[in-house]
Amino acid sequence: MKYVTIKDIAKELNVAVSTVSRAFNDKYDIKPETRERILKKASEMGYRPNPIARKLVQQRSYNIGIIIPEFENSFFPQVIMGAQEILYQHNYQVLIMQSNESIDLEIRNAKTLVDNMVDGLIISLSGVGNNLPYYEELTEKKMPLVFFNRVPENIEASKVVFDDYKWAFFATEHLIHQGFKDILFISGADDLILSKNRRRGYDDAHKKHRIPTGKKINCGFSMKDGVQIAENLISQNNIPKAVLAANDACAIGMIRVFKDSGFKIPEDIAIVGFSETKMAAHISPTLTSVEQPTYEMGKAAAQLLLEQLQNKGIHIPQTIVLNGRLNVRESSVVLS
Amino acid sequence: MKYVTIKDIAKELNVAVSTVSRAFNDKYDIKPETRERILKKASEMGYRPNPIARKLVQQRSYNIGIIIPEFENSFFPQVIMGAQEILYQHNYQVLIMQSNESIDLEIRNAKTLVDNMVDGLIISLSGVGNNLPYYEELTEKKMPLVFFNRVPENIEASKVVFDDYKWAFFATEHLIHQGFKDILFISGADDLILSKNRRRGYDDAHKKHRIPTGKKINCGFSMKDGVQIAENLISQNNIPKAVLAANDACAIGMIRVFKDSGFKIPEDIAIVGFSETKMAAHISPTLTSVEQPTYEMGKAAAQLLLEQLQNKGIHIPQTIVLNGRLNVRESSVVLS
DNA sequence: TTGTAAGCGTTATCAT
DNA sequence: ATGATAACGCTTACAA
Repeated sequence: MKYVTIKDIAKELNVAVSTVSRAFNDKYDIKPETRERILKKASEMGYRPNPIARKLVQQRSYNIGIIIPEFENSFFPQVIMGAQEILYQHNYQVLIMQSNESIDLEIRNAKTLVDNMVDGLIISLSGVGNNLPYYEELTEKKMPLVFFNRVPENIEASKVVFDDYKWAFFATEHLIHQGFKDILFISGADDLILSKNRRRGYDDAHKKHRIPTGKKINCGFSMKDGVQIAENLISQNNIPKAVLAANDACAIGMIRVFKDSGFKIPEDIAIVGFSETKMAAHISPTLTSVEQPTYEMGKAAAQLLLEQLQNKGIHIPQTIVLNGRLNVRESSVVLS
Repeated sequence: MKYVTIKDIAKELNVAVSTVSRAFNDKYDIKPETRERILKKASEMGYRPNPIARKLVQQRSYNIGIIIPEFENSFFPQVIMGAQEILYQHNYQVLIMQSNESIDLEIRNAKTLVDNMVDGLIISLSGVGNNLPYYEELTEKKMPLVFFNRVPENIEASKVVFDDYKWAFFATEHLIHQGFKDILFISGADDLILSKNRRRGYDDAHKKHRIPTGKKINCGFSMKDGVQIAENLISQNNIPKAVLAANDACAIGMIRVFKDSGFKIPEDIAIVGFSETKMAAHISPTLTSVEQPTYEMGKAAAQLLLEQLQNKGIHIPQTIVLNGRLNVRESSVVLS
């Protein structure tokens, strides 16, 4: 690929490169007339400013990096779309990287983006481990940073989260109201705040209704995880009356296994999902699920990042907690 | 952010910057001893090579850009994962951009990536329009380029596609075998080869069985599209006996509307989806769908790109056609 | 208003 | 085996 440069234009027009540069950056003095002449010639020659060169000299990129753990569920793509909408409006380009639920790959991704001088980073953790010290380092170096959904506990940074406590509480209470007692709790890795909050919600709902809590399992957020848990439960012949699943994918995986093994849902086992996917309303039985405002989450994260980008230096970390909704459907309601 | 540079190390160690550079690029002569010394110091100082500077001088980035039309369906994320797997092995970083089904945004994305000196591009079209001349230009400039899934018709470039003709044919024939006559055909925009091929398959299956073809509709690939089409059909009181939908999302959207309006599936209307999603087996009724090898598609695209990257200059465009499978489920089979 | 020139962090070509 | 130095394409003082 041959690129047309600022020099080519300068030569062609017998002006200095700095003049050409000025033509493209209105902040400098330049005679409107020459400016027009340059812009015209430039577009004739098919010139495009080289962002690489600009990054090098300006030490910034107008790029924002977004790192997500997985692509399997529609959750993260939706968040990305929300963030993109805001960032595009402010002339930032968005670079997306996915960590495949690996902490190591996540660090690699983050470093790649930092090396490429992104102006800021929006991150959802693949897990908690030796990635955190690196993020500490970034915040110390004043790299604008926003975590969302799967956020770290002890890092002073802006965060956008869902009110997991509240909705795990409500979802659990809903199951209790339906008369279910032995409720299995499933969530992601135990070191994610998200999991801790849900667990508290689950516990507190039991406490409120003076019911002993059921079994608790930590797993991933994929359908595979749901399948495996259900298979284990069946092979151990240890079937709970209801399940609060880590997310819809997990719930759907479980439903399939249970149905295949002849269990009736919700009669034999009731199931509630989390982070509602579009499929919740379409599977059989339709799935009760906690709906999260994914798009809004992306927008909020982008907003928080923009704030940091604007007031360089002074920045008070904020945490935005988003609200949700419990969509009650067939999988958790026994008609009597 | 303050970055440690090669200069800092050079100063610290009283060597030339070129020596430090050499230490990081084994291809040059350097005494193993000094090399060790430099590497050690560098890691102590937390040095990381600046890829921006390297891009500028080498005019390449070791980055590959992937552009996809949408994030809503799991199809593209899966393709990306396949491509990433291959590209990571060859030390390429993958930059993902999504065009939100907009041709303009797609061009913008492509230009951004080109400006950032990606070494190659993997693209699925959001549509056919004034993006094509730009891609022509890129191929003329020898930019390594691979199209997949939604590919342009008249551009000399490597492509990875699904055998849409064959599987649309089989899917249609399957419906015919089940005794359905009035089969509605739905696919994406008519200028996509993909749509043309499916349409030919659909037509030829009818021809083979000497049955007149049904109505044909072009739309998008989202659930919304399915919903709208179904609503239109109902309001026009023009209900086909069977549907070959654009994809699973579309099919699922239709199913919901039809079910809500009291139609029985497949008794009143049979439905077949395309590009199977994980949900096909979980919705009610379970959805018959043409399964495409998404992951393989990503891998194949990455392979084709790597070939171009390796034999710079000479490059014969290839088209890889991938095979699929028809997963027959409840939505298209009337038990008699 | 415009030109000159230094510099961003590398690599790569010359010397030495 | 190492050092000096000119690029890469741009921005931005500073000078004119």
